[in-house]
Amino acid sequence: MMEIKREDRRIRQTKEKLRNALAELMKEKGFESIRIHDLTERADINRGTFYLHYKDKYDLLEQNENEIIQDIVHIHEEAKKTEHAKHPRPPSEPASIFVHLFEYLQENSDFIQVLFGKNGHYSFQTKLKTILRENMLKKFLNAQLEKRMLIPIEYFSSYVISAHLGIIQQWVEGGMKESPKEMALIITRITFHQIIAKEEYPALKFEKPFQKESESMYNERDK
Amino acid sequence: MMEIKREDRRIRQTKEKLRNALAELMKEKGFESIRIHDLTERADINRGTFYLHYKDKYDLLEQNENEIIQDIVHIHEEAKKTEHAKHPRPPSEPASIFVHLFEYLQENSDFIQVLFGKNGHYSFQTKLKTILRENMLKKFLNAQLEKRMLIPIEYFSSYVISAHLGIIQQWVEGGMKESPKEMALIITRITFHQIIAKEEYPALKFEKPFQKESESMYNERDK
DNA sequence: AACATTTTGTTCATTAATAAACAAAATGTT
DNA sequence: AACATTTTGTTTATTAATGAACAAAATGTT
Repeated sequence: MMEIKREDRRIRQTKEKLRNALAELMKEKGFESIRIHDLTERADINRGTFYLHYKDKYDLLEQNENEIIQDIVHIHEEAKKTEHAKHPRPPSEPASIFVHLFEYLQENSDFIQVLFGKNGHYSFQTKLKTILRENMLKKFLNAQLEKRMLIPIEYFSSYVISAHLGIIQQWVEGGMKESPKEMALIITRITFHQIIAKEEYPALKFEKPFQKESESMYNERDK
Repeated sequence: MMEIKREDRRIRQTKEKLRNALAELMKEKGFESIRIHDLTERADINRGTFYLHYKDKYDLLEQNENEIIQDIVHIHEEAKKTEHAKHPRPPSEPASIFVHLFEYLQENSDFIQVLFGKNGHYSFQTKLKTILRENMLKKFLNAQLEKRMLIPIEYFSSYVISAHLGIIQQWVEGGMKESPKEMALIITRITFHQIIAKEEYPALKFEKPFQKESESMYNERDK
Protein backbone atom coordinates (compact mmCIF):
# COMPACT_ATOMS: atom_id res chain seq x y z
CA MET A 1 0.00 0.00 0.00
CA MET A 2 1.81 3.13 -1.19
CA GLU A 3 1.85 5.97 1.31
CA ILE A 4 0.51 9.12 -0.27
CA LYS A 5 3.15 11.72 0.48
CA ARG A 6 1.80 15.24 0.55
CA GLU A 7 3.87 17.75 -1.33
CA ASP A 8 6.14 19.87 0.87
CA ARG A 9 4.43 23.21 1.35
CA ARG A 10 7.42 25.10 0.07
CA ILE A 11 7.20 23.29 -3.25
CA ARG A 12 3.48 23.88 -3.43
CA GLN A 13 3.88 27.57 -2.70
CA THR A 14 6.64 27.99 -5.26
CA LYS A 15 4.52 26.33 -7.91
CA GLU A 16 1.50 28.44 -7.04
CA LYS A 17 3.51 31.60 -7.25
CA LEU A 18 4.86 30.62 -10.65
CA ARG A 19 1.42 29.75 -11.96
CA ASN A 20 0.10 33.11 -10.87
CA ALA A 21 3.06 34.91 -12.35
CA LEU A 22 2.61 33.02 -15.61
CA ALA A 23 -1.08 33.91 -15.78
CA GLU A 24 -0.49 37.59 -15.08
CA LEU A 25 2.32 37.88 -17.57
CA MET A 26 0.43 35.99 -20.25
CA LYS A 27 -2.41 38.45 -19.87
CA GLU A 28 -0.01 41.37 -20.08
CA LYS A 29 2.26 40.33 -22.90
CA GLY A 30 1.31 36.92 -24.26
CA PHE A 31 3.43 33.83 -23.77
CA GLU A 32 6.23 34.11 -26.30
CA SER A 33 7.82 37.30 -25.03
CA ILE A 34 7.92 36.17 -21.41
CA ARG A 35 11.43 35.71 -20.03
CA ILE A 36 12.39 33.47 -17.15
CA HIS A 37 13.52 36.59 -15.34
CA ASP A 38 10.03 38.07 -15.71
CA LEU A 39 8.54 34.99 -14.13
CA THR A 40 10.92 34.74 -11.21
CA GLU A 41 10.77 38.45 -10.50
CA ARG A 42 6.99 38.44 -10.53
CA ALA A 43 6.86 35.32 -8.41
CA ASP A 44 9.53 36.74 -6.07
CA ILE A 45 11.63 33.60 -6.17
CA ASN A 46 15.22 32.87 -7.03
CA ARG A 47 15.95 31.96 -10.64
CA GLY A 48 17.62 28.76 -9.54
CA THR A 49 14.38 27.77 -7.86
CA PHE A 50 12.55 27.96 -11.13
CA TYR A 51 14.94 25.39 -12.57
CA LEU A 52 14.49 23.10 -9.61
CA HIS A 53 10.94 22.55 -10.77
CA TYR A 54 10.76 23.29 -14.47
CA LYS A 55 12.99 22.75 -17.48
CA ASP A 56 11.95 25.98 -19.20
CA LYS A 57 8.92 28.19 -19.62
CA TYR A 58 7.30 25.73 -21.99
CA ASP A 59 7.53 23.08 -19.34
CA LEU A 60 5.95 25.49 -16.86
CA LEU A 61 3.01 26.09 -19.15
CA GLU A 62 2.55 22.44 -20.03
CA GLN A 63 2.71 21.21 -16.46
CA ASN A 64 0.15 23.77 -15.34
CA GLU A 65 -2.17 22.97 -18.20
CA ASN A 66 -1.96 19.29 -17.38
CA GLU A 67 -2.72 20.00 -13.74
CA ILE A 68 -5.84 21.94 -14.69
CA ILE A 69 -6.90 19.11 -16.93
CA GLN A 70 -6.30 16.47 -14.28
CA ASP A 71 -8.18 18.50 -11.70
CA ILE A 72 -11.14 18.89 -14.02
CA VAL A 73 -11.11 15.18 -14.81
CA HIS A 74 -10.89 14.43 -11.10
CA ILE A 75 -13.91 16.63 -10.34
CA HIS A 76 -15.73 14.82 -13.09
CA GLU A 77 -14.90 11.39 -11.69
CA GLU A 78 -15.62 12.30 -8.08
CA ALA A 79 -19.03 13.68 -8.92
CA LYS A 80 -20.00 10.74 -11.11
CA LYS A 81 -19.92 8.57 -8.02
CA THR A 82 -22.67 10.49 -6.24
CA GLU A 83 -24.70 11.98 -9.05
CA HIS A 84 -26.92 9.02 -9.90
CA ALA A 85 -28.47 9.02 -6.46
CA LYS A 86 -29.89 12.42 -7.15
CA HIS A 87 -32.61 11.82 -9.70
CA PRO A 88 -35.18 13.28 -10.39
CA ARG A 89 -33.70 16.72 -9.77
CA PRO A 90 -35.71 19.72 -8.57
CA PRO A 91 -35.64 22.41 -11.24
CA SER A 92 -33.71 24.88 -9.13
CA GLU A 93 -30.95 22.56 -8.04
CA PRO A 94 -27.70 22.41 -9.98
CA ALA A 95 -25.78 19.18 -10.37
CA SER A 96 -22.97 19.19 -7.86
CA ILE A 97 -20.41 18.25 -10.47
CA PHE A 98 -21.02 21.56 -12.14
CA VAL A 99 -20.99 23.50 -8.88
CA HIS A 100 -17.62 21.99 -8.00
CA LEU A 101 -16.36 22.55 -11.51
CA PHE A 102 -17.27 26.23 -11.58
CA GLU A 103 -16.00 26.75 -8.05
CA TYR A 104 -12.71 25.27 -9.15
CA LEU A 105 -12.63 27.45 -12.24
CA GLN A 106 -13.27 30.54 -10.12
CA GLU A 107 -10.56 29.67 -7.59
CA ASN A 108 -8.10 29.47 -10.44
CA SER A 109 -9.65 32.33 -12.35
CA ASP A 110 -6.45 34.10 -13.37
CA PHE A 111 -5.03 31.11 -15.19
CA ILE A 112 -8.41 29.94 -16.42
CA GLN A 113 -8.93 33.31 -18.07
CA VAL A 114 -5.66 32.91 -19.89
CA LEU A 115 -6.50 29.40 -21.05
CA PHE A 116 -10.15 29.93 -21.94
CA GLY A 117 -10.22 33.61 -22.82
CA LYS A 118 -10.64 35.15 -26.22
CA ASN A 119 -6.90 34.91 -26.88
CA GLY A 120 -6.95 31.58 -25.19
CA HIS A 121 -4.49 28.83 -25.60
CA TYR A 122 -5.89 26.56 -28.28
CA SER A 123 -3.64 23.60 -27.66
CA PHE A 124 -4.92 23.48 -24.10
CA GLN A 125 -8.52 23.44 -25.20
CA THR A 126 -7.84 20.77 -27.76
CA LYS A 127 -6.09 18.65 -25.14
CA LEU A 128 -8.87 19.15 -22.63
CA LYS A 129 -11.54 18.32 -25.17
CA THR A 130 -9.76 15.16 -26.19
CA ILE A 131 -9.28 13.88 -22.66
CA LEU A 132 -12.81 14.69 -21.56
CA ARG A 133 -14.22 13.01 -24.61
CA GLU A 134 -12.17 9.88 -24.09
CA ASN A 135 -13.20 9.85 -20.47
CA MET A 136 -16.83 10.13 -21.41
CA LEU A 137 -16.59 7.49 -24.13
CA LYS A 138 -15.01 5.08 -21.71
CA LYS A 139 -17.80 5.58 -19.24
CA PHE A 140 -20.46 4.99 -21.83
CA LEU A 141 -18.81 1.84 -23.07
CA ASN A 142 -18.41 0.54 -19.56
CA ALA A 143 -22.09 1.09 -18.89
CA GLN A 144 -22.96 -0.25 -22.31
CA LEU A 145 -25.09 2.79 -22.96
CA GLU A 146 -24.16 2.72 -26.59
CA LYS A 147 -26.97 0.39 -27.33
CA ARG A 148 -29.54 2.81 -26.02
CA MET A 149 -28.29 5.85 -27.89
CA LEU A 150 -29.99 7.10 -30.96
CA ILE A 151 -26.79 8.68 -32.21
CA PRO A 152 -23.23 7.40 -32.25
CA ILE A 153 -21.61 8.11 -28.91
CA GLU A 154 -18.56 9.75 -30.45
CA TYR A 155 -20.82 12.49 -31.76
CA PHE A 156 -22.81 12.67 -28.62
CA SER A 157 -19.79 13.06 -26.41
CA SER A 158 -18.27 15.65 -28.77
CA TYR A 159 -21.53 17.53 -28.74
CA VAL A 160 -21.76 17.61 -24.95
CA ILE A 161 -18.09 18.39 -24.29
CA SER A 162 -17.96 21.15 -26.90
CA ALA A 163 -21.17 22.66 -25.65
CA HIS A 164 -19.93 22.69 -22.09
CA LEU A 165 -16.62 24.21 -23.06
CA GLY A 166 -18.49 26.79 -25.08
CA ILE A 167 -20.48 27.81 -22.03
CA ILE A 168 -17.34 28.00 -19.91
CA GLN A 169 -15.68 30.17 -22.50
CA GLN A 170 -18.67 32.47 -22.69
CA TRP A 171 -18.60 32.85 -18.91
CA VAL A 172 -14.90 33.60 -18.89
CA GLU A 173 -15.15 36.11 -21.73
CA GLY A 174 -18.02 37.82 -19.97
CA GLY A 175 -15.83 38.40 -16.94
CA MET A 176 -17.05 35.46 -14.81
CA LYS A 177 -19.81 37.62 -13.41
CA GLU A 178 -22.24 34.85 -12.55
CA SER A 179 -21.51 32.84 -9.43
CA PRO A 180 -20.39 29.22 -9.72
CA LYS A 181 -23.79 28.10 -8.52
CA GLU A 182 -25.60 30.21 -11.07
CA MET A 183 -23.44 28.81 -13.84
CA ALA A 184 -23.93 25.29 -12.56
CA LEU A 185 -27.67 25.77 -12.66
CA ILE A 186 -27.56 27.10 -16.20
CA ILE A 187 -25.51 24.22 -17.44
CA THR A 188 -27.47 21.64 -15.47
CA ARG A 189 -30.73 22.71 -16.99
CA ILE A 190 -29.38 22.74 -20.49
CA THR A 191 -27.74 19.39 -20.03
CA PHE A 192 -30.43 17.45 -18.28
CA HIS A 193 -33.53 18.90 -19.85
CA GLN A 194 -32.37 18.50 -23.37
CA ILE A 195 -30.42 15.34 -23.74
CA ILE A 196 -31.16 12.90 -20.96
CA ALA A 197 -33.43 9.93 -21.59
CA LYS A 198 -36.55 9.71 -19.54
CA GLU A 199 -35.06 6.91 -17.51
CA GLU A 200 -31.58 8.25 -17.63
CA TYR A 201 -30.64 9.58 -21.05
CA PRO A 202 -33.54 10.65 -23.26
CA ALA A 203 -33.59 10.56 -27.03
CA LEU A 204 -32.94 13.92 -28.58
CA LYS A 205 -36.50 15.16 -28.62
CA PHE A 206 -37.58 18.71 -27.91
CA GLU A 207 -41.03 18.32 -26.43
CA LYS A 208 -41.15 21.52 -24.46
CA PRO A 209 -40.50 25.00 -25.67
CA PHE A 210 -37.26 26.13 -24.12
CA GLN A 211 -38.28 29.77 -23.98
CA LYS A 212 -40.46 29.50 -20.93
CA GLU A 213 -37.79 27.96 -18.77
CA SER A 214 -35.15 30.31 -20.01
CA GLU A 215 -37.36 33.15 -18.89
CA SER A 216 -37.97 31.89 -15.39
CA MET A 217 -34.28 31.21 -15.08
CA TYR A 218 -33.34 34.79 -15.68
CA ASN A 219 -35.92 35.98 -13.22
CA GLU A 220 -34.31 33.83 -10.64
CA ARG A 221 -30.93 35.36 -11.40
CA ASP A 222 -32.18 38.88 -10.85
CA LYS A 223 -33.09 38.42 -7.23
CA MET B 1 30.69 52.16 6.25
CA MET B 2 28.13 49.54 7.21
CA GLU B 3 26.86 47.50 4.30
CA ILE B 4 23.09 47.55 4.19
CA LYS B 5 22.11 43.91 3.98
CA ARG B 6 18.80 43.32 2.34
CA GLU B 7 16.54 40.93 4.17
CA ASP B 8 16.51 37.42 2.70
CA ARG B 9 13.39 37.12 0.61
CA ARG B 10 12.24 34.06 2.49
CA ILE B 11 12.19 36.03 5.74
CA ARG B 12 10.39 38.90 4.08
CA GLN B 13 7.76 36.59 2.61
CA THR B 14 7.19 34.82 5.90
CA LYS B 15 6.70 38.11 7.69
CA GLU B 16 4.33 39.37 5.01
CA LYS B 17 2.26 36.24 5.22
CA LEU B 18 2.01 36.53 8.98
CA ARG B 19 1.03 40.18 8.81
CA ASN B 20 -1.72 39.36 6.36
CA ALA B 21 -2.90 36.44 8.45
CA LEU B 22 -2.93 38.64 11.54
CA ALA B 23 -4.94 41.32 9.80
CA GLU B 24 -7.50 38.87 8.44
CA LEU B 25 -7.93 37.09 11.73
CA MET B 26 -8.17 40.31 13.70
CA LYS B 27 -10.98 41.37 11.43
CA GLU B 28 -12.73 38.04 11.86
CA LYS B 29 -12.36 37.44 15.55
CA GLY B 30 -10.44 40.26 17.22
CA PHE B 31 -6.95 39.83 18.62
CA GLU B 32 -7.38 38.09 21.93
CA SER B 33 -8.95 34.88 20.69
CA ILE B 34 -6.37 34.33 17.97
CA ARG B 35 -4.19 31.23 18.51
CA ILE B 36 -0.74 30.73 17.09
CA HIS B 37 -2.15 27.78 15.18
CA ASP B 38 -4.70 30.06 13.54
CA LEU B 39 -1.94 32.34 12.38
CA THR B 40 0.37 29.68 11.01
CA GLU B 41 -2.46 27.82 9.32
CA ARG B 42 -3.74 30.94 7.66
CA ALA B 43 -0.25 31.97 6.64
CA ASP B 44 0.52 28.44 5.45
CA ILE B 45 3.79 28.22 7.35
CA ASN B 46 5.19 25.84 9.90
CA ARG B 47 4.57 26.68 13.55
CA GLY B 48 8.29 26.52 14.24
CA THR B 49 8.79 29.20 11.64
CA PHE B 50 6.57 31.55 13.57
CA TYR B 51 8.86 31.20 16.57
CA LEU B 52 11.94 31.84 14.46
CA HIS B 53 10.69 35.38 14.01
CA TYR B 54 8.37 36.21 16.89
CA LYS B 55 8.22 35.46 20.59
CA ASP B 56 4.42 35.24 20.71
CA LYS B 57 1.41 36.82 19.10
CA TYR B 58 1.87 40.02 21.09
CA ASP B 59 5.34 40.35 19.66
CA LEU B 60 3.91 39.82 16.19
CA LEU B 61 1.42 42.61 16.65
CA GLU B 62 3.91 44.99 18.21
CA GLN B 63 6.58 44.45 15.59
CA ASN B 64 4.09 45.03 12.81
CA GLU B 65 2.73 48.15 14.41
CA ASN B 66 6.23 49.47 14.82
CA GLU B 67 7.00 48.76 11.20
CA ILE B 68 3.95 50.69 10.07
CA ILE B 69 4.98 53.55 12.30
CA GLN B 70 8.55 53.56 11.05
CA ASP B 71 7.38 53.45 7.46
CA ILE B 72 5.05 56.37 8.01
CA VAL B 73 7.80 58.34 9.72
CA HIS B 74 10.13 57.47 6.88
CA ILE B 75 7.67 58.72 4.27
CA HIS B 76 7.36 61.86 6.32
CA GLU B 77 11.11 62.40 6.43
CA GLU B 78 11.73 61.58 2.79
CA ALA B 79 9.08 63.99 1.60
CA LYS B 80 10.25 66.81 3.85
CA LYS B 81 13.47 66.91 1.87
CA THR B 82 11.75 67.79 -1.40
CA GLU B 83 8.59 69.56 -0.34
CA HIS B 84 9.98 73.03 0.22
CA ALA B 85 11.00 73.39 -3.39
CA LYS B 86 7.39 73.15 -4.41
CA HIS B 87 5.85 76.41 -3.24
CA PRO B 88 3.48 78.05 -4.20
CA ARG B 89 1.37 75.01 -5.04
CA PRO B 90 -1.24 74.89 -7.77
CA PRO B 91 -4.69 74.31 -6.23
CA SER B 92 -5.15 70.92 -7.84
CA GLU B 93 -1.82 69.41 -6.90
CA PRO B 94 -1.47 67.33 -3.78
CA ALA B 95 1.66 67.38 -1.70
CA SER B 96 3.69 64.35 -2.57
CA ILE B 97 4.15 63.37 1.05
CA PHE B 98 0.45 62.78 1.27
CA VAL B 99 0.30 60.91 -2.03
CA HIS B 100 3.04 58.58 -0.86
CA LEU B 101 1.43 58.25 2.54
CA PHE B 102 -1.97 57.27 1.16
CA GLU B 103 -0.42 54.97 -1.41
CA TYR B 104 1.40 53.25 1.41
CA LEU B 105 -1.77 53.01 3.45
CA GLN B 106 -3.59 51.48 0.51
CA GLU B 107 -0.87 48.92 -0.20
CA ASN B 108 -1.18 47.78 3.38
CA SER B 109 -4.90 48.24 3.51
CA ASP B 110 -5.80 45.03 5.33
CA PHE B 111 -3.66 45.78 8.33
CA ILE B 112 -4.34 49.49 8.19
CA GLN B 113 -8.04 48.78 8.42
CA VAL B 114 -7.43 46.75 11.54
CA LEU B 115 -5.31 49.44 13.13
CA PHE B 116 -7.33 52.47 12.11
CA GLY B 117 -10.82 51.05 11.80
CA LYS B 118 -13.76 51.59 14.09
CA ASN B 119 -12.64 48.78 16.37
CA GLY B 120 -9.12 49.94 15.84
CA HIS B 121 -6.19 49.31 18.06
CA TYR B 122 -5.97 52.30 20.34
CA SER B 123 -2.49 51.69 21.65
CA PHE B 124 -1.22 51.80 18.09
CA GLN B 125 -2.85 55.14 17.42
CA THR B 126 -1.54 56.56 20.64
CA LYS B 127 1.94 55.35 19.80
CA LEU B 128 1.76 56.74 16.28
CA LYS B 129 0.44 60.05 17.50
CA THR B 130 3.23 60.38 20.03
CA ILE B 131 6.02 59.59 17.60
CA LEU B 132 4.67 61.83 14.85
CA ARG B 133 4.25 64.67 17.31
CA GLU B 134 7.78 64.30 18.64
CA ASN B 135 9.06 64.15 15.11
CA MET B 136 7.22 67.30 14.21
CA LEU B 137 8.29 69.11 17.36
CA LYS B 138 11.91 68.28 16.67
CA LYS B 139 11.68 69.66 13.18
CA PHE B 140 10.13 72.89 14.35
CA LEU B 141 12.77 73.37 17.00
CA ASN B 142 15.54 72.68 14.52
CA ALA B 143 14.17 75.29 12.16
CA GLN B 144 13.49 77.63 15.05
CA LEU B 145 9.95 78.12 13.86
CA GLU B 146 8.75 78.40 17.38
CA LYS B 147 9.43 82.07 17.38
CA ARG B 148 7.12 82.67 14.46
CA MET B 149 4.18 80.70 15.80
CA LEU B 150 1.20 82.37 17.36
CA ILE B 151 0.41 79.30 19.40
CA PRO B 152 2.63 76.96 21.37
CA ILE B 153 4.03 74.33 19.06
CA GLU B 154 3.00 71.43 21.28
CA TYR B 155 -0.58 72.38 20.63
CA PHE B 156 -0.04 73.09 17.01
CA SER B 157 1.60 69.76 16.37
CA SER B 158 -1.10 67.92 18.33
CA TYR B 159 -3.72 69.74 16.33
CA VAL B 160 -2.20 68.83 12.97
CA ILE B 161 -1.36 65.24 13.82
CA SER B 162 -4.76 64.53 15.34
CA ALA B 163 -6.53 66.17 12.41
CA HIS B 164 -4.57 64.12 9.92
CA LEU B 165 -5.19 60.89 11.79
CA GLY B 166 -8.86 61.81 11.97
CA ILE B 167 -9.00 62.11 8.22
CA ILE B 168 -7.19 58.82 7.74
CA GLN B 169 -9.59 57.13 10.09
CA GLN B 170 -12.56 58.57 8.26
CA TRP B 171 -11.19 57.27 4.97
CA VAL B 172 -10.60 53.84 6.40
CA GLU B 173 -14.04 53.63 8.00
CA GLY B 174 -15.60 54.72 4.75
CA GLY B 175 -14.04 51.77 2.97
CA MET B 176 -11.04 53.57 1.44
CA LYS B 177 -13.10 54.46 -1.58
CA GLU B 178 -11.22 57.57 -2.61
CA SER B 179 -7.93 57.06 -4.37
CA PRO B 180 -4.67 57.93 -2.63
CA LYS B 181 -4.31 60.95 -4.86
CA GLU B 182 -7.79 62.18 -4.05
CA MET B 183 -7.15 61.82 -0.36
CA ALA B 184 -3.80 63.52 -0.69
CA LEU B 185 -5.47 66.45 -2.39
CA ILE B 186 -8.12 66.73 0.30
CA ILE B 187 -5.60 66.73 3.06
CA THR B 188 -3.21 69.01 1.23
CA ARG B 189 -5.82 71.67 0.80
CA ILE B 190 -6.96 71.49 4.38
CA THR B 191 -3.43 71.58 5.64
CA PHE B 192 -1.90 74.28 3.52
CA HIS B 193 -4.79 76.64 3.15
CA GLN B 194 -5.60 76.80 6.79
CA ILE B 195 -2.48 76.73 8.81
CA ILE B 196 0.54 77.72 6.79
CA ALA B 197 2.09 81.18 7.13
CA LYS B 198 2.10 83.29 4.02
CA GLU B 199 5.81 82.74 3.62
CA GLU B 200 5.80 79.23 4.87
CA TYR B 201 3.47 78.71 7.80
CA PRO B 202 0.70 81.28 8.14
CA ALA B 203 -0.85 82.46 11.33
CA LEU B 204 -4.14 80.81 12.08
CA LYS B 205 -6.37 83.20 10.19
CA PHE B 206 -9.46 82.22 8.22
CA GLU B 207 -9.62 84.85 5.55
CA LYS B 208 -11.48 82.90 2.94
CA PRO B 209 -14.75 81.03 3.30
CA PHE B 210 -13.95 77.38 3.15
CA GLN B 211 -17.29 76.44 1.60
CA LYS B 212 -16.46 77.53 -1.90
CA GLU B 213 -13.37 75.43 -2.18
CA SER B 214 -15.03 72.47 -0.61
CA GLU B 215 -17.62 72.68 -3.33
CA SER B 216 -15.23 72.81 -6.25
CA MET B 217 -13.30 69.98 -4.72
CA TYR B 218 -16.25 67.65 -4.79
CA ASN B 219 -17.02 68.57 -8.35
CA GLU B 220 -13.55 67.51 -9.27
CA ARG B 221 -14.08 64.19 -7.63
CA ASP B 222 -17.20 63.45 -9.63
CA LYS B 223 -15.49 63.49 -12.97
C1' DA C 1 -11.08 18.67 41.69
C1' DA C 2 -9.57 15.20 38.56
C1' DC C 3 -8.76 14.05 34.23
C1' DA C 4 -8.74 14.75 29.03
C1' DT C 5 -7.67 17.44 25.34
C1' DT C 6 -5.68 21.23 23.08
C1' DT C 7 -2.21 24.61 22.52
C1' DT C 8 2.26 26.28 23.13
C1' DG C 9 7.22 26.44 23.04
C1' DT C 10 11.30 23.97 21.93
C1' DT C 11 14.63 20.85 19.71
C1' DC C 12 16.47 18.35 15.89
C1' DA C 13 17.57 16.38 11.39
C1' DT C 14 16.29 17.19 6.85
C1' DT C 15 14.89 19.66 2.81
C1' DA C 16 13.91 23.38 -0.37
C1' DA C 17 15.28 27.97 -1.50
C1' DT C 18 18.77 31.32 -1.51
C1' DA C 19 22.49 34.40 -3.72
C1' DA C 20 26.57 34.45 -6.10
C1' DA C 21 29.38 33.12 -9.67
C1' DC C 22 30.40 31.45 -14.13
C1' DA C 23 30.06 30.04 -18.98
C1' DA C 24 27.20 29.56 -22.89
C1' DA C 25 23.60 31.14 -25.70
C1' DA C 26 20.70 34.62 -27.41
C1' DT C 27 19.68 39.21 -28.54
C1' DG C 28 20.80 44.04 -29.41
C1' DT C 29 23.73 47.78 -31.41
C1' DT C 30 26.77 49.73 -34.68
C1' DA D 1 29.86 41.14 -39.41
C1' DA D 2 31.91 42.41 -35.09
C1' DC D 3 31.20 43.50 -30.71
C1' DA D 4 28.34 44.59 -26.46
C1' DT D 5 24.82 43.41 -23.57
C1' DT D 6 21.32 40.55 -21.80
C1' DT D 7 19.41 36.18 -20.71
C1' DT D 8 19.78 31.49 -19.73
C1' DG D 9 21.26 27.30 -17.50
C1' DT D 10 24.16 25.37 -14.06
C1' DT D 11 26.87 24.72 -9.81
C1' DT D 12 27.92 25.50 -5.02
C1' DA D 13 27.86 26.67 -0.17
C1' DT D 14 24.76 28.59 2.90
C1' DT D 15 20.45 29.71 5.05
C1' DA D 16 15.62 29.63 6.28
C1' DA D 17 11.74 26.60 6.57
C1' DT D 18 10.07 22.08 7.20
C1' DG D 19 7.75 18.21 9.91
C1' DA D 20 8.05 15.36 13.72
C1' DA D 21 8.51 14.68 18.38
C1' DC D 22 8.29 15.90 23.10
C1' DA D 23 7.23 18.25 27.44
C1' DA D 24 4.96 21.96 29.64
C1' DA D 25 1.17 24.96 30.00
C1' DA D 26 -3.45 26.17 29.22
C1' DT D 27 -8.11 25.12 28.47
C1' DG D 28 -12.14 22.10 28.36
C1' DT D 29 -15.18 18.45 30.34
C1' DT D 30 -17.26 15.87 33.91
